[in-house]
Amino acid sequence: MRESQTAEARPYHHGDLSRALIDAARRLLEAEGPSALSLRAVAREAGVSPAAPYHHFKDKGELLDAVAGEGWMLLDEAIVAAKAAAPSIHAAMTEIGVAYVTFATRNPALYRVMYDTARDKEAFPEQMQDGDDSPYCKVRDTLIEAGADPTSQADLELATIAAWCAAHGLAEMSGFKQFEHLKAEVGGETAFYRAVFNHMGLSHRHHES
Amino acid sequence: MRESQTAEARPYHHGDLSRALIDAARRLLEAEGPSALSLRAVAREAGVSPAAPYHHFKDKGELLDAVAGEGWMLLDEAIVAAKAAAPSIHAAMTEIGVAYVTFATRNPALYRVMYDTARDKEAFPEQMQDGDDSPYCKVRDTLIEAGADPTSQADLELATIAAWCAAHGLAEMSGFKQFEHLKAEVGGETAFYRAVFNHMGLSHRHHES
DNA sequence: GATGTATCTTAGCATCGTCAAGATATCTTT
DNA sequence: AAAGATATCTTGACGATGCTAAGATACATC
Repeated sequence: MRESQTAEARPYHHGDLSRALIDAARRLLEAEGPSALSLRAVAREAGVSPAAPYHHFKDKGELLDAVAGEGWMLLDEAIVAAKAAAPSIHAAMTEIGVAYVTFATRNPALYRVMYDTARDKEAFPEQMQDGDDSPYCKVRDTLIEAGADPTSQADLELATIAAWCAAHGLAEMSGFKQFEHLKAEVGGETAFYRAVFNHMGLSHRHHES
Repeated sequence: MRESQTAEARPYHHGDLSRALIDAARRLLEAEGPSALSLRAVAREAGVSPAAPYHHFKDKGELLDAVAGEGWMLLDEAIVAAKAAAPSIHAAMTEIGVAYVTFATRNPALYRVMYDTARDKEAFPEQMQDGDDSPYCKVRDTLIEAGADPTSQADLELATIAAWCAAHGLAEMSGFKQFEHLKAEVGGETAFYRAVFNHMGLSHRHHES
């Protein structure tokens, strides 16, 4: 019962099938889109029988959870990189937001899987909120550094949530055809993101008590 | 096979099956959730054979489009009502946003279908943007009435999009378990929405030139 | 009434998620 | 090292799904 602790480089038959399945899923996702992501197709892509995945994942949902988990990790890296590259602490929030939306735009299928699982559970994945270096905390801390009042706990959380909602909302709509002319008008994709964020007060915050 | 119909529109065989199918779909959606919404289940619910829907809808997607379409109409009504009930023009935007999120929260399955079809097409449904009384234009006009500069066309569109992204983002995350304690803290569901919107500058807008 | 067309049913296909049973390789115990 | 236990993978099957083709049935028009 207690065997799955040291999953180092230890091939059983296939040699870490879970890893291979997740990779196969992401390959399929990128190549064929979310609708092509069936358990059988993933098994096919990984070169195993349709029932093989069930020895590593309880069901299809659990495989998707794993794929989504890797997606959240990638998003986290993008956020960290964006914050590090920001020219000033005041620009950090906007840069993070742009990085978020850019990630979603460049990995639309993956982002969809990520949020679909979140919607199914009606909750953020634990890794988004748990721990002090979770993406949620990173955004919250950035808000503090940018001047948010750290004494008002509730206010701070609300601001963090607001930023997240803004980024997610734009992430899901940024690909809409109707916005194409606007993107050209404001000078490209990321300029468009910045402009929208600017209208949401994500960049600079002005509170009325 | 006798149909007890309150014959209003001329019945062919069933008497407006498309209508009955859409109703059956919405009934299923509310009762069993989006995952239970199979074409066969809808046909079953409507009391017809699994192939019958294909004489009224090209495929499953087209049925969902119709269901989504009714959803957007309902959302539109909610927006109109919210604006009419707003105590002041300055409060209108917030009220619209609250109504939007409330609708999504109260009809989670329907809202999901609505946005899933939008994501598939990578575009808003036409009825959202077409026409001067489309929801999009209503929001834009409300922004103008609330003091937005109507001469800067691009800016106005960006602000409208920003508002939409904010509402959608919150709509999809408002049900997340992690927010429950915050909702209680700020005094309930709608108070939570308002608080988040306040942090997004949806309510009052402050531009730096 | 005959003909044509729209509507619905039956039957079938390929695919899907999942499970049960068997086969095979690896690990553990002696 | 032999043997038993366990983990891994395959085969085969079940019910359900989206969809199509062929036939049946009701309606509309002439």
